[in-house]
Amino acid sequence: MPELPEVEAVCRNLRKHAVGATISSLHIERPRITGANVEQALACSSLTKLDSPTISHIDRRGKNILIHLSTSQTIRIHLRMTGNLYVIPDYRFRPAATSAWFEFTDGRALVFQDTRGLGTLTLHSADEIEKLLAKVGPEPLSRQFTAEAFIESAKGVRQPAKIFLMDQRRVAGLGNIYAAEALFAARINPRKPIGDVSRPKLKALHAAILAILHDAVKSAVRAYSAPGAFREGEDFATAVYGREAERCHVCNSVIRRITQGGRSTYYCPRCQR
DNA sequence: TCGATCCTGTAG
DNA sequence: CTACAGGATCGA
Repeated sequence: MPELPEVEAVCRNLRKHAVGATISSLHIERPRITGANVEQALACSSLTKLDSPTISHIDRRGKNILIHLSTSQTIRIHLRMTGNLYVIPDYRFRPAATSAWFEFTDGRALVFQDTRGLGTLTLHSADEIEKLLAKVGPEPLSRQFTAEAFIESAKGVRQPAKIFLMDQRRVAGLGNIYAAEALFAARINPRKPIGDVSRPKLKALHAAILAILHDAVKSAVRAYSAPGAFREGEDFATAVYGREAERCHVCNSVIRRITQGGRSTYYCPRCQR
């Protein structure tokens, strides 16, 4: 489910429903999500034994969700492939495949639901969190993500364009879908080393990233505000992703699927030379 | 840079 | 049954 737009939607939802809540207990249902780190698991389980932390604010860095507590500790949650995070009105009605959940003092619960269980939940001090996120690249929807900075970051880099976009140290938050969509919009071959892409095309790519993410955030927020759980976005129309063997809307060529870095890449062989 | 790995569900 | 899934990390 989640790339930057979906994680952003999750965060906005949490800001509405979880900020200000007091946590009475934290339950780790799948110990592995803390990284098989015994210390971490213990710290998490003892989190609420001593004090009753309240959720002070929520941040997002790339695909990382940061839940800041009144204790000055921060919970970092990464949804990976199938995670979701939301508040339910009654802790007793937790969904299946709950990896972890926080009980609030008012009876509600913050649920970390994750079918595949690949998502992670870890507890950090302010210092730790800063160190941890130092490697994460610029936020594509922030002011510092300028076309010039983006072009500069691509200079001399031999990584294929698609791999570059998905590298969280280069740009924070892009994943398999929106990387492919941005490359299509900018008419760039996903295999081409990013350092070999022309300046105008890099500029187009930068613009495409912004446009696509803005659009996708809108869709994701809409999907999330529907009652119940997240509705997976049929409302974000993809031009190439998941459309192998279908026709390109622009040139009518057959969309291809190739493998890069162990993931599927979809592209139009004619539009994206 | 490739492949395996962590998991479970679903489509073919 | 196999392949694949909107992610990230690790070792060869």
